Amino acid sequence: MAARRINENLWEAHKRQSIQDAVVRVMCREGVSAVTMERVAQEVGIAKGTVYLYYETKEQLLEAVKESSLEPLREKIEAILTGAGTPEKRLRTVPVRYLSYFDEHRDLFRILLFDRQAPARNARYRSSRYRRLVEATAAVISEGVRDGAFREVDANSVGAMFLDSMIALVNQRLAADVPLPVEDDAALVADIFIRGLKRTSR
Amino acid sequence: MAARRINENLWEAHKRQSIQDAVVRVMCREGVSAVTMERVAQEVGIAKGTVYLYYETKEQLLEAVKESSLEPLREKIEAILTGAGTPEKRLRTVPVRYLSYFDEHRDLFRILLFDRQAPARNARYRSSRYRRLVEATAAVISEGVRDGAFREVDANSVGAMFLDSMIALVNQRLAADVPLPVEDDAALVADIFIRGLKRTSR
Amino acid sequence: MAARRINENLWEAHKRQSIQDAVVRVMCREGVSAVTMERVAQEVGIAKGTVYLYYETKEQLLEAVKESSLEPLREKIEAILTGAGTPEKRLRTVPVRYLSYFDEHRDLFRILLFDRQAPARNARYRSSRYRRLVEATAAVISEGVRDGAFREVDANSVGAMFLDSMIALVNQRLAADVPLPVEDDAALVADIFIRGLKRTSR
Amino acid sequence: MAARRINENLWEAHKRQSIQDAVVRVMCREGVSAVTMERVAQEVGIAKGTVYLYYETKEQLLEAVKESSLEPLREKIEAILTGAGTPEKRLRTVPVRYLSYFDEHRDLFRILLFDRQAPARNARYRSSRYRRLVEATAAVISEGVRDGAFREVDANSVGAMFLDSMIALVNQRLAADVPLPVEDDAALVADIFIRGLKRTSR
DNA sequence: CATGAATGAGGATTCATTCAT
DNA sequence: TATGAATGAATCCTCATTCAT
Repeated sequence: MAARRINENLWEAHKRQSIQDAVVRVMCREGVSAVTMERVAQEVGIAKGTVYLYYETKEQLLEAVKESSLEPLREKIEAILTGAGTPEKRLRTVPVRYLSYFDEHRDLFRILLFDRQAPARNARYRSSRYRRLVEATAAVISEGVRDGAFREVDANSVGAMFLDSMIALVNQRLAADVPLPVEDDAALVADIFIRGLKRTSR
Repeated sequence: MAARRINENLWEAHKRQSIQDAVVRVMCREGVSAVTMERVAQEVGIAKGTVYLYYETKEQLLEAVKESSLEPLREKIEAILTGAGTPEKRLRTVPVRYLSYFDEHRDLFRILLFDRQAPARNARYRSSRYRRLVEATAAVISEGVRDGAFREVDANSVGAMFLDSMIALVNQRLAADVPLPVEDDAALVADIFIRGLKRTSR
Repeated sequence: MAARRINENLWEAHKRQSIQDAVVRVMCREGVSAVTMERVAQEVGIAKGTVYLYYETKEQLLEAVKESSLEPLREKIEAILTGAGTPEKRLRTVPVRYLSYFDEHRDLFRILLFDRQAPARNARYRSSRYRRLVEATAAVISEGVRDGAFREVDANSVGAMFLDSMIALVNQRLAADVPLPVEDDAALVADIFIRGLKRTSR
Repeated sequence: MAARRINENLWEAHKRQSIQDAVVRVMCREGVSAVTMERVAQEVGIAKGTVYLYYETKEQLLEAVKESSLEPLREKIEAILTGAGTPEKRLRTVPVRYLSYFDEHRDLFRILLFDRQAPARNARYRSSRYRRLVEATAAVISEGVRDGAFREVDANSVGAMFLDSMIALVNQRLAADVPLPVEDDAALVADIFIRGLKRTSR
């Protein structure tokens, strides 16, 4: 009967969730490279083979974990963006929710973004190279602030945003078959940030 | 004689370069997970053991590849940032150089940023999730443009920059022991982008 | 049910035994250096990885082999030593059991004691050096026998025992942080053997 | 001319000695498994290939080291054994020289006999198994001493000698094509030690 | 549904030995 | 003689995946 089918689905969903939770726990506690199918099964308290009843391959499992770690955030942000209010209002709301979400899942994301062993997703953010670049950018911004050209801001944060905005454009360009002229994209980043930094004209 | 020593160093540098080039070629052609010491050696046309004469471990080799792929860019950008000109001028120059560099090394970075298997640095740029978010953000921006609140911009690009700027802040926050209040950072992103987008006041 | 558990343990013990047996067979037939995990697995007729289900490392496997080759002997000897009878009686029983055990496991011990490649435990027993020393000692003993100072014995055997007793003391001394004066230990060996060889005084 | 030839031989002998010394130094300082041809060459301050001008294989080099570590002792002992004096006198002199030699080369022999990593030549002497057996034997001897059956001796040392004497016989037996009856050899050990231990009859 | 023993492809690393210079 | 770069066979160990029970 239908109830049976529904219960089964619930049960199955519950199992899948348990497995995903185990992945996250192991990742946080022991690092990404400790996430083997064996270890995950052990953490759930089931047999290795059983995991394969719910996920065909390790890759799919990992994909599902990533998916469900970020899906709620995506939904929330999308809801805000497509919701009511002026565009400005909405763009102001998004970052609050966005940053809060990461703060709330600090443990997991520390691993996902800063993983200790595997050539980390974002070893970049740690590397002195990246850091020095942020600092150099921050120095320029601070200089602008002292000059009176820019308003008071946390120069380091803006420096980081500036660099990552360029990464975003790089990715857009790589994804595009025929990217715009470099100058156009370059002008875009520069304009946004410089206008964003300019002292409010009186 | 001194010349001898210099030649040897050149020769050795050349060998190291050959190996690094092989890594890049294999990466681009066959993906990150195809990069085994065996495969690299084969690609250079030397024996597996020989690679170990130039790099003690695989990790060190990979590190060297990353290093020499990004170091020139880093140096250039740092030079611009610490060079002459007003802060605004310098901030305008950076993106040009930055984006050009990635355009020039398109092949390698397509892999480094989009790689499919290694918990890809930026599988996210491909995922429909990310893309939908960019589009939703772009929609808001377009709306603002139609409203007359924002100036004309490539909404997609700005949307991507907006999202990546938040990632930048997330990383800053994760690296910090005690991050600022979420509201402060959130306000920062919002302010930069909204000011950056506002129509030039008359 | 309990029976199940017991059977499983028996089964597992049996597998472990098969692997150990394979090690011994390979050792005897092909020498110590032929004992690789691959070769052992092949000998049992299982996959390389399977061996690792029963022994975590090669070292542990080898340790287990040594252990179970010598443990029964050790137990037996210890039982005799701590058993009933006058000390003299017990000391007379030990060698019988001891030598019989080695005779019964001749194949394995030939390898363990005489192996050629691994810095053989006792390559020395083969070497002409050792042999010449035994013979020289034996000659002295024979001389004593002819003199009438010593009783009739197998001079070669006693010579070997004499030399190995000194090795025993060397090892005791090396293990000790502050060994006794050399003279004391030297006198001990000499006394035991000379009294042991002396004609029964009337 | 002849002088030339002699000098060359001296030179060659000197080189060979340097290499052997290097082996011993590395062994003592870094353990047996650190003794690679590369490391040895480095220690002498020559190139890896050069070592092969003096020793065809690593095995031969190691053999030579063992040889020359023990040869002087062998010569000395053989000289004593084949020298003047009553057999008793000579048998009393041997152990003094024997034990002194090992004391003088303590460093090297600690490694050779107790090596830290390779399933040590004589891990046996360390193992609790061997130790417990020595202790059990010692206990029996002590008991005999308390009984008044045996004279005062260092029971531990005699216990170790007793066990190693049996090893000596085991080796004799393994080397022999047709060993004597076990009982005969067993009786031999027992007799020597029991007579050796007996209180001097009054 | 669940199990977990078995598999075996793969991969990193070592090191004795060779040989062109 | 001396060098030391190059070799590549050899070895240990991991782990995703399968499948008989």
